[in-house]
Amino acid sequence: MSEDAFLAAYDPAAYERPALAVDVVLLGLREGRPAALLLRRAQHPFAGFWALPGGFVGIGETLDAAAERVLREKAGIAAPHLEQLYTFGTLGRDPRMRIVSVAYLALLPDRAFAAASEGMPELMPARLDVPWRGEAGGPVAAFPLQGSARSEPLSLAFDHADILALAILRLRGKLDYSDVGFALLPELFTLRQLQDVHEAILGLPLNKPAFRRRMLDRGWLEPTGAREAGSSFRPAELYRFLRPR
Amino acid sequence: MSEDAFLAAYDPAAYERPALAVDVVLLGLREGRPAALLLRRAQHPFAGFWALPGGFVGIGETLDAAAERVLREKAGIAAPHLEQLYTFGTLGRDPRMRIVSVAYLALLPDRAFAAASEGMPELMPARLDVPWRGEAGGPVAAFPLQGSARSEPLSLAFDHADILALAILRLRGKLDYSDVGFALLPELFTLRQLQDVHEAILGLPLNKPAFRRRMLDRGWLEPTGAREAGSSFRPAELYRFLRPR
DNA sequence: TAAATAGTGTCTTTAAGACACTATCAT
DNA sequence: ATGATAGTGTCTTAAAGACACTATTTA
Repeated sequence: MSEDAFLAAYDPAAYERPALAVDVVLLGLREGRPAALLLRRAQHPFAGFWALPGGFVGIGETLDAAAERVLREKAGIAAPHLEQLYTFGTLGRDPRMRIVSVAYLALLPDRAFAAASEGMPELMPARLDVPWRGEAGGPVAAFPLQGSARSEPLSLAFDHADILALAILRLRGKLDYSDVGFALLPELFTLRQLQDVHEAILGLPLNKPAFRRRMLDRGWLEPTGAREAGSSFRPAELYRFLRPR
Repeated sequence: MSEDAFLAAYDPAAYERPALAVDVVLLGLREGRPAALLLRRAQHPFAGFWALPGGFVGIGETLDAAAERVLREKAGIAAPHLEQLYTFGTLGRDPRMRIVSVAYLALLPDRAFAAASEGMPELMPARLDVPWRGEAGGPVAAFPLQGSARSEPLSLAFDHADILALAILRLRGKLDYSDVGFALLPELFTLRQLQDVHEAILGLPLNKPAFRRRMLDRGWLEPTGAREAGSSFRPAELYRFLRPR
């Protein structure tokens, strides 16, 4: 670090600094597909476009805390899983000024997704259309969840389509060696529900016996002995996720 | 985004902002192990400690450009592979002021590593000691490369030990589905050199026939017909990395 | 008992690990 | 020829995919 950079660092007025923000992808599953909660922008820029909830990072606030605050203030919930995705810092991403944004991914099980959606009516639940297989990458489109099947895709503000794509990419990448899948399930769940989560995120069907073998052999699942209620056929056993140690 | 946050965003003086920096891990391989180039800090804080090369992000500079500039100014090179790792934003990481730092990973093949090391004598080549297997994670220690075998570990400034650990973690994670391994090799290389790179990063020996099968079946390698020179035994064929499309 | 899904047995397929073997070059 | 590493053939092992089968519950 050179001497004048040093001094500039001590004098906040010496050089202009980029503003620092966080944007949070609120991700859940709806109808067997990934879904996210978006906010409609009222003002310029991108008025009428849809954006991820976000906010500036306070001077006395960690990045994680800023993401948690956004989650609390904009969605009224605390996500069980919140992780940093990537930091976006291209020059034109916000036409007003230089804003560097740290993207976060929050995973919401059905209950939390519904609670945020109902408690904050300005949050629009949107189905994500992922037109690529595996971890190929590429754009992700968002469609209104309620509405006719032939709706127009939602126009996304800023570089938020890229951020959504990165969220899917990250999730797919770590799904089968980490515990992220369980963050999208309630405390008790059946193996079929777990497989549904994996299939929804990966966007492809999985082999049932192989999936059950893998999951059970991992040793992260504790059978509860209880069974699911409300089915009109043979009820499945409920499992609990046992955090690996 | 609330109205007053909006206004504050337009008025840089309204709220204090964190300073934004980049720190770059200059990673290469030495003696079959990961190695990094570090700078000795002259001033407080962490005077005498070893730190990653870094610098503040200019107001008109992207994050990637800032990392490239650090690489150019502090190491005198342009890395063939430069990727963002993670953004560190805890409150106490720099005792002087609030600095949020975007960590980058630069991969240097032998020639670039040596060129930086020789061209910039203040850069200390340090062997990284990774005491965990796979992607378990945990601290990483740095030792002087030249020096007695029983040296003390280098004291690392700030949270730079965490950044080094993350670099290894990321590299291990994407080594066998991405092309990062080739960034540590010259344009022409033998399969043995490629295996050496993988073994050095993973920290474990690999099965030779299986490794060759995997690499050749991937279709990323183009045999050149040429053979390595200078060996006192059977020379191996030289391959070229063909970017997958 | 019919319907529907839970859950399993087992065969096939694929890929990795083990290990020895042949090939080829410099000296 | 010797030494040393390149490069391969093949057997074993591990795990996933395919697919049909049995089990269990509600209605």
